[in-house]
Amino acid sequence: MPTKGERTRQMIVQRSAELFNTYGYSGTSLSDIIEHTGIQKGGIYRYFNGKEQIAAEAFAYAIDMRVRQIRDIIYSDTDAVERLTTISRTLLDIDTPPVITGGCPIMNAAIEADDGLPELASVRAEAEHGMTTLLGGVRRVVTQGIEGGELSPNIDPDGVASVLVSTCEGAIMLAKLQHNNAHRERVLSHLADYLVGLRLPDRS
Amino acid sequence: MPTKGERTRQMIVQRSAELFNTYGYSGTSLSDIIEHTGIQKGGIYRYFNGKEQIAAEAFAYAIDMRVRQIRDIIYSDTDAVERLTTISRTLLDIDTPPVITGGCPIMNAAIEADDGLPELASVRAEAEHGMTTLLGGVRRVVTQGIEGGELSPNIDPDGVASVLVSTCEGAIMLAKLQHNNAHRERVLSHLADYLVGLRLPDRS
Amino acid sequence: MPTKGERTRQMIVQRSAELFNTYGYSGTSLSDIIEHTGIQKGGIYRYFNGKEQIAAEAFAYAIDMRVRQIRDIIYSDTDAVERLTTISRTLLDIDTPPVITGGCPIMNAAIEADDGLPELASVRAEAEHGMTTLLGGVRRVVTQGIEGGELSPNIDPDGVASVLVSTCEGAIMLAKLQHNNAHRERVLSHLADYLVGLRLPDRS
Amino acid sequence: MPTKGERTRQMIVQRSAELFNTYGYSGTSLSDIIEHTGIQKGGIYRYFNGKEQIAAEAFAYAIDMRVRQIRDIIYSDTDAVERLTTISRTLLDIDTPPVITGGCPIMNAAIEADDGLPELASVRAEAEHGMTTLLGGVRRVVTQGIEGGELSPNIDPDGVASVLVSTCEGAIMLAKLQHNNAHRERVLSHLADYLVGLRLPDRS
DNA sequence: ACCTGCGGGACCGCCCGTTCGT
DNA sequence: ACGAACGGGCGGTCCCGCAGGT
Repeated sequence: MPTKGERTRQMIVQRSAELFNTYGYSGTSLSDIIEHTGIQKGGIYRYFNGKEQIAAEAFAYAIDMRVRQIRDIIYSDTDAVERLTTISRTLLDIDTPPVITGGCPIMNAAIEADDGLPELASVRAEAEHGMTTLLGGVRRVVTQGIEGGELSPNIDPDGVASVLVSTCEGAIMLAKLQHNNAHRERVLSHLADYLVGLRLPDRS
Repeated sequence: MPTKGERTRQMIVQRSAELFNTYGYSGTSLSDIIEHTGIQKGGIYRYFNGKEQIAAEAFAYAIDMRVRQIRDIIYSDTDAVERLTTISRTLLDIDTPPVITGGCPIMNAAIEADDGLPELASVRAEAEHGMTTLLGGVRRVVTQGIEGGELSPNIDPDGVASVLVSTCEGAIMLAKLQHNNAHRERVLSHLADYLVGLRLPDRS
Repeated sequence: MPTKGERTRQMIVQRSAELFNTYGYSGTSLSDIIEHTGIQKGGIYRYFNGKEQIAAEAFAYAIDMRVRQIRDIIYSDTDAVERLTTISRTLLDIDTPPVITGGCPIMNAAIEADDGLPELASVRAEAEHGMTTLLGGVRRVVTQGIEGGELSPNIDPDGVASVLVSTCEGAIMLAKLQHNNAHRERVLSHLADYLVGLRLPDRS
Repeated sequence: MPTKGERTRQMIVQRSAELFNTYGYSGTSLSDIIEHTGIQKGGIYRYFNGKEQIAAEAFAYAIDMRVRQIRDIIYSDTDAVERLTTISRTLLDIDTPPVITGGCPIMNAAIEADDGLPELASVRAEAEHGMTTLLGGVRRVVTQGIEGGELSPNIDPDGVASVLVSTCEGAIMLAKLQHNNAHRERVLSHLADYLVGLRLPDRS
């Protein structure tokens, strides 16, 4: 069992992950963290050297959750189209509650770290890695599908990855902005059609 | 001809629009604005009541540029598929240089204003209106296409709008984050195929 | 006439010089400076980038005052022994009110900067230069005295400088610590005897 | 033999004495003490009520070492001039390594406590007492010398004490600041001459 | 029973957004 | 259009007490 301090530390990471994922780095103040964790500044400082480190770990934590989620699907035991569809559903948070409030943590972290703030350099690396994992995962599933004779060999795996990820991430934001989940559904329906269309015509 | 003060004011709006669109509201300080405009604090406060108002006008200005761009296409004199494709190309900033650095101003403004910061309420309204215009424009083109017999009547205009906008906005971010414009091209190619597929099979 | 801001800035330097000279760098807080200047934090920040810069200028100012005082004596038009005696009287602040409260600014600055605090590096340089000027000034007067036939050629100018400065600086502290100016008088009397003893015996 | 806790406590005092003597009270943090002693916060608080008490005992310890050193000389069995010279040599740390790094603890404690910080009241008392002992010791040796017929009866013991102590303390600082021990030697040479000059001319 | 480890609270220096006189 | 000054809030760090694990 983890020590009490370890639990407190973890709690701080989780709670601030939501804050950072929702309001961004400069939009989240230490006071906000104090309020949402119930831990005072001195207590927080015990575990972290500063806001920067909290943000780094919080973003890393959120990204990691997302990456695990996707990875589980990629290595699951179904055909390629189903796996790609499930990835889309998951990215869109359609079946299950979101892993974290505030939208896709990979995209958010990347946006946040893209402003050139030097204190978010490690976050940027983390986000880049997460995004690479995401894109690479899609690509890998497509490649396996082609090799397994399920998908048409003319398909460009990079293209599928770009389309799938772009569309889902775009829809997440659109849905969030307009407070309208219909965007998710419509986009998922489109993607499902698109993915099915990648199948080799059955010769049987 | 605008007075000198009018021109100064306009210059402040334009310059800060780039800053806000790139670094966000809380990521942009008055000092940054001073630096990028060459106008001192007192001068800025001559024209604006505060950072909030500058941001409001700057975002409005950027959104307006984007909206005009799209509107011009919507009312242009070509068939629906071509207009939709051109909208996609434009959203993706593929042919022309971006209207403003830092990505799509409508999406950025919306993201920025979505955090619940009360001082960005007007920005939020502006962004929502811009996004509605964008989605509505796509929908209108689709509807016209259906009515004109160009597009299949089974098409859901809302669906096309969601897909087109989501995909483009998602790709913009992906491209920006990975510093890789290939995402734009791949997504455009996908959208072009998709849009062509909306056509009624030609009976002739 | 200096601008209003220039005067304010100078006032801040002078007032904080007293504080720093009395309480030291870490013993002086911005609140103290605010209190003693009547200028608020924002107003101070207008002129200085932080406590460090205030301290640098304040110490430099205080050192400079001391150095000027001594330099005036060195270049005055009297014999060597009188000049050396006057330097002693001045260092000891016997005739005139001290140029600044809190003791000799050169010694204080040097002590302060000697702890290895990196933010006081420039202060250290300034203090070193001031001390060098002081010692060098004494040496120069002695050398002139020897060359002019007033002082015995056997005298080591470096020795006189070390003795005069050490004794005065030590006495200042002793007097301050024990709140007893008798130390100054006794030491001055000793130094006066010592300096007279440096004269070449008159052959006439 | 002291108990283990007693030894730990003593070790803390000694180690922090060096820190306080070098960096001063506000320049020494509990973290520094923890680092230099290897004892954790809880361990330190077992023996001391806080930084204030540590400082008090540390300064007292350092002062006491100095005072003992001087007292041993005062009560030694030689003539007055030799004892006074030895006091000077000792104050200047010329023959032996310093009792503690960072300069004369009596002077340092006095300087430190002179800023009016209320938490250093006891340190101030200790320093004042140490300085009084030092001055009184010199005075006593002089008085004994006069009474014993070694020194001229015209001599003012207070004057000698002021001169000797001021000069030595001043030289310590000068040497430390300029990283130049020549000041010590020159000043010692001067003092030796001065002290010899206090002798009654030998009638024999 | 100890004392480490957890957490509290205060304050510091910094910087920002703002107002006002000129 | 500028320069001067304000005041609040941020992030950071310190010194310290108290409760809970060994």
